Amino acid sequence: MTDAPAAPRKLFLLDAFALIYRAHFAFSKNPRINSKGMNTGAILGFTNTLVEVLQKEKPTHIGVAFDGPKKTFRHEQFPAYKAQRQAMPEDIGTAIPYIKQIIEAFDIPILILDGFEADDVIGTLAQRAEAHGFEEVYMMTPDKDYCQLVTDRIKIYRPAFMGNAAEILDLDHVLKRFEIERAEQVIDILGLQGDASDNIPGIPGIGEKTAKTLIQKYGSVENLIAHVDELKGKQQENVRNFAEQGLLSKELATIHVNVPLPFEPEQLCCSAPDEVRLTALFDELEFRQLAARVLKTGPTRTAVPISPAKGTKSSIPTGAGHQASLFAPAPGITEFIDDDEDARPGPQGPRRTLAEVPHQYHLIETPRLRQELLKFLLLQTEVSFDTETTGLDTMTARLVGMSFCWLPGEAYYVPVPQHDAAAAQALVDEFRPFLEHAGIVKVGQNIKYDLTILKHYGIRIGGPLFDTMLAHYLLEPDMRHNMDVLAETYLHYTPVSITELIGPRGKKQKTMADLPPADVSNYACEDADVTLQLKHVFEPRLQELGLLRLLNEVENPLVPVLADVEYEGVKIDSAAMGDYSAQLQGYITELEQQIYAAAGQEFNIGSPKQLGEVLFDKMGLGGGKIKKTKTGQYATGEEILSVLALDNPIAGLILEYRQLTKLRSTYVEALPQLVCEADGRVHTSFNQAVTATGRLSSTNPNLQNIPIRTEKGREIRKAFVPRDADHVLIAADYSQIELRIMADFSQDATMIEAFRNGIDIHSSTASKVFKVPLEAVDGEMRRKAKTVNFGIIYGISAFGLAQRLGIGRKEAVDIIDAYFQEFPAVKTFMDASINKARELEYAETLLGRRRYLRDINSRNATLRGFTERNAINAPIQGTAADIIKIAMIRIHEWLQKENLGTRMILQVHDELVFDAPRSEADYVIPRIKELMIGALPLSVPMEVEVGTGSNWLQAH
DNA sequence: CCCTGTTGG
DNA sequence: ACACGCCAACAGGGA
Repeated sequence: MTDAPAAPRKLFLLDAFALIYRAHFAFSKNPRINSKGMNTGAILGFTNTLVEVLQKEKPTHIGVAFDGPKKTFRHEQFPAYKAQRQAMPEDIGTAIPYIKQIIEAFDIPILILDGFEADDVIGTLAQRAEAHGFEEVYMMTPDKDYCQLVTDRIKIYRPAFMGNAAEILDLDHVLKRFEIERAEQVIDILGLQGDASDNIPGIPGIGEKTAKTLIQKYGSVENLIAHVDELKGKQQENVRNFAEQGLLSKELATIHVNVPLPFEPEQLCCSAPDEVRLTALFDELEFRQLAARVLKTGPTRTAVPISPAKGTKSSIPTGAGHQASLFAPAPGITEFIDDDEDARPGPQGPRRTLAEVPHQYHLIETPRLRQELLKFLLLQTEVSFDTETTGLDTMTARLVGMSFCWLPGEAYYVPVPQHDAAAAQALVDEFRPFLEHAGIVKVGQNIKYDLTILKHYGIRIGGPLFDTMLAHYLLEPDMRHNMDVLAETYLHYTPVSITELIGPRGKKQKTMADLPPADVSNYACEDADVTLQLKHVFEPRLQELGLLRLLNEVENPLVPVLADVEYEGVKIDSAAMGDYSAQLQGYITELEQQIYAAAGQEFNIGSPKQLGEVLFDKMGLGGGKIKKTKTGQYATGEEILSVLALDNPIAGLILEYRQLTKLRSTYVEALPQLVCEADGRVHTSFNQAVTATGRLSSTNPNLQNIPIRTEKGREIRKAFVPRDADHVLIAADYSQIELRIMADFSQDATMIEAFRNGIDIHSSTASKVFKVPLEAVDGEMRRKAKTVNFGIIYGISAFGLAQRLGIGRKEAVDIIDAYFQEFPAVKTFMDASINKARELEYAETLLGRRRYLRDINSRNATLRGFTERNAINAPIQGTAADIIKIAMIRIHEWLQKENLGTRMILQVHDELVFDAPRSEADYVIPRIKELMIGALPLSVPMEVEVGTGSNWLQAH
């Protein structure tokens, strides 16, 4: 008998830091924090990748490479190498020791060598393994530099990531991707095009495309330089001037495969993990699911029974479609159900999908079944519902169907007739008793959308609302609140993706109306089901954190208010916009000519790149001290140009040009295009769940940044007009709301007194800081005091104040010192805010709205400073947001109750705009003012300024 | 798709 | 030596 051929040897070499960074940032939107407050995302992500490769690929040999501790030869050659790369995030720093311990517990060798980076180590070992006859060598990394090492047997293994499957890059891939003949030429490509993330400069003007063509033609950087004469124009100049830099870049991109490291295959052999040690580590880190998967000795899991909701007897209307037995649990599911309620669930671990979870989703298509369903709906106290439509634009979308759910795992979908508006309306009307029922809580995800859709069918949703998107916004204000992600995170459940149903976004995208109702049913029912289950997860958490009242008394009641405001829209005088556009165009063309004349050449003024070159290279402006942006371009921002304007008129012309083109493109040209055909008005969307502080934001268009500060900008407000000649616009502004909140929070006696006596706050501050009588305060002093007052709210520094005021640093220090001497309680309050945030790791508004400040105790001074300023600003800005939200709810409620014709049409952070019948204005104004002032009484009086006019500018 | 620059509070 | 006041949306350039 001959020897059996030896089993193929399969080596995996992992690039530790690259994988760790990637894992860390994958979790950055949804950090995993364990009960000790440790961010374990990087560790979990890395370990998952490791486990996956061990289980799926079953390597015979494996090693994990780390960068060596000392600077590498690359830093010596080129000091800027990786210089602009940010310091390692703290969470990664703390993660590294754990990751090393886990690797050790798996009995995998850690490869590390002083003065060399992981890629050199991996490159060296990969080539030696190939030389030793290894059949397969995989370099595990997301980094494209490694492409230069790929051969028949050495490949790149990119681990699965954010839904993308793992990917193996072989020689074919590499040659095609870079359009080269030999893998080594990757370094020539990189040498020419550079690599921003590693600060490898490359040659200016050569990007990916150009690099490929040049290397195809010349084969290498050296040969290109030798034939530089054959190139043309600017390119020739660049290659000639930056030849050195190109060669150096190539050198930097080269992975060195002669690292003094012995290749000892037996050291790299895969062996069994140390289960005791792993158990201890996973236990400490609270990786329960991972432990169960890896160690197979975790506690036995039991299925969570689907609990019947309170107050419901039968759960399935008779005859409502499928038999329960059709939906028996999938075999083996029990072991996947997580019993881990306390730890925040992360987006890892086994996922359950529609096919795996017991559910009963019913398609309700006959009049009899609809009546039966309605009967049940009317028996509930709380129902989650969802609408399916033909698109996302509420003004044009048509209803396709509605789904309802009041028991987890059980939902009903009612298709709406298409192509027959009357029949569709009739069907919606069937459900009116439920939809408008004032006693049934309506649960939804982004329920404003459903409200608006149904409003087009004449339905005014009744009863308290519960929006799971807003619930999550209060729990995690700086995250995203996408339902699919929430389901994965909190329910360990993967909903059917909409893309699967209607295809990717694009020209040929289907809509829900193009699908058979049975297909839509599954999707729609699942959404209602998931939404209800999310509510059940979020509600107790909100209760614990003291956020339930804020949700139920502010955010949820604001939803129908915003739906009405958006639905109402704003009238825009498009003709006036058109005239103004032509006028602006005239100014702009004139400016262009003047700028070209001053520069002595034509160029694209709108390109910061070209502009910088013209101003600084060609014209030699700036006198030596020229600032650059972080990407190495010339900085040409407002502050820079206004300084230059003192010496050269071109800078002023450019600023004016910028202002006018901004006005034209962003407002004058864009707004008329967004006028809705059906009613001739512009309908913005107010997003209630994006800002970290609790403010609203406005998109499509953003009506919260319509110009007002400059004369030419203000003009645009004249085009915002009442609905007709019998109406007027009313604008009501809170005056200095944030400073009043500061006075209340700090209880500073001087500040409170000024507000109580109705003294102009900026003059009052000026009088105190500059130690002159109130009457002696001049415009300049008031201006400075105003800047100081705003600076205080934002947690200003002497540097910042000096910059803003254009004064010396010393003077700024003096002003700030004087300020704190005169307003000592403000200083105390600011310190206390920071201390409280250090303790709690969050800041909160008067109503308990939180902003998490997890970096407040960071050792990174810059990051900490940033977070400290947030600790001061977030409660103030957030409380102002709370206050105006309450006012909006009360005013809306009052306008409805009194059946008035006045409509709220805009909110701009501290301002509300109304469109009112002329005859009503005198009646509503005092009440609007009263409701705004009284929304949330503070220890200082609130002031509201109200104006009216036949356009928005006049109303101010 | 990211960057720079502008608009608002 | 470095960075340096908060919260947003949108347009255009350049790859």
